[in-house]
Amino acid sequence: MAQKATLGDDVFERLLDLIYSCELPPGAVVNESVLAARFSVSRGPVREAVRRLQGIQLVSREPFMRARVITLEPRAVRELFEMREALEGYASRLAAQRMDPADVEALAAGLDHNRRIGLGADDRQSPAETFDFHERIVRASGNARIVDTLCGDLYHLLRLYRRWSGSAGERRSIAYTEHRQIVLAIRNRDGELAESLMRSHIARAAENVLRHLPASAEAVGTDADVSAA
Amino acid sequence: MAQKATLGDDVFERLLDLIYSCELPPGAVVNESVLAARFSVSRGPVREAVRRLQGIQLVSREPFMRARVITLEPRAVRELFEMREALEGYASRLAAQRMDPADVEALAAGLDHNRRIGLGADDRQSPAETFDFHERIVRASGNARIVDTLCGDLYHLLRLYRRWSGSAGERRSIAYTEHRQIVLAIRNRDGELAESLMRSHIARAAENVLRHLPASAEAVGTDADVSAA
DNA sequence: TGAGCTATAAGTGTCAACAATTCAGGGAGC
DNA sequence: GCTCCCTGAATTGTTGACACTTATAGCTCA
Repeated sequence: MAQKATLGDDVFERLLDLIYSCELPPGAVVNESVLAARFSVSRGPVREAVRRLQGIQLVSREPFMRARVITLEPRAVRELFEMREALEGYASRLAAQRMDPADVEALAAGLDHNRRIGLGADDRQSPAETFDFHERIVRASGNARIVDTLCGDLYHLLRLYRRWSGSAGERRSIAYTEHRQIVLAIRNRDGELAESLMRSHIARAAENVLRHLPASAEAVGTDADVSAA
Repeated sequence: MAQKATLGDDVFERLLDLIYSCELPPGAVVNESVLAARFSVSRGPVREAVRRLQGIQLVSREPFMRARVITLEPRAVRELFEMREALEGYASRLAAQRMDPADVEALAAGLDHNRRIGLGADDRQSPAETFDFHERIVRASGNARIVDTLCGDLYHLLRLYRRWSGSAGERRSIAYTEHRQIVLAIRNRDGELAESLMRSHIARAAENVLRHLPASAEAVGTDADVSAA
């Protein structure tokens, strides 16, 4: 099915999954040869995939040293969410200026729909809708560069942090209210307000993730090694 | 001298130079084999360098197609500067909150120094000081992720656009005034104002670059080819 | 016993050949 | 005369082997 892309892209996805599933826990050594053997592939594609992960800053890198999956340091979390505040806030402002009226209504409708569906169900419902909401607004900014940065690189990291910190399904009803306010601001074409609301929204989400960080961030994955596979 | 890094890094720098100097003009085909021969190196390092350039979106990329240096489309310029507005604006706000008082004074002093030096000289003086000013503020934000994005990837592109559009040395005295206002806002710890001023400053710079774009952006480099070397 | 040095092993960087895919040109068919 | 397909050449993707760098473990020496 997804056999259309190149091997490097494939390995990239699989590596991402390995990291998501904590099979490659934070701090784990990323060994090109071992991974190549595991995926039944040469070191070339693996190397390429690892370099891409290094580009996202999902694994650390210095020339001849071995690469490691990043750890869950509060500082890195803070920096990631600050960057999201800057970029997504600005994207919201742009969206308020540029978003198609029909798309605004579709966004609002989708939001209500998700609320009705998710209300009675368990509270840990898929964070997919959250990503969907944010992604829609980001895409509405009409800036491909910002879209690529947020929806490509940064969201990988974001999902990772939420998963690692176990703070996924929380704050759902609060988030709904905040999302709704943002939509209203966009509908009113109030870019200033939309940006401000989005920033607050993300800042609160950051606090939530930070509160759920494992006590000793380092201990999670230090000395873990992929060769256990 | 700079023979410490890996070959891939080296080729990356040299490729960047080639693009800066328009030896690889916008739209030019980036041929791995040709470049490898030119640099007396295997295709591996070249491949790696090209992938990095693709990560910066400095050359386009689709799986099996040949890569090309990006062209000078107004849309891409607009998107780049919007992203800078978002990121550098936010960085200015953070800098106002976090910058060391001594560093603020040093920044102000450096600004005045550059002005005194550059005033009598030619107006096309090095844009290095501009980059230096912006880079200092960005670094003062204390957010390594934002610093890497702005000072690493985006500034390559920015330099490129300024060079291609020939809008380098303009706006110097105006820029000085704007820079000075930003420093004052930071000194007063007024993050809100610093962000606003930085955004306006960048927006004006964007207009300046856009105004200097060659009439038909496409015509500059279409069908140009590196194999002429 | 512990600090520092040395050899060995592990891992990354680089290379040249091979396979898979796309692009360009010409010829057949309508 | 135009379109479509087919074939050959150019280019990218992939592979396994080799070279160089770093880290680990053992050894010597205080």
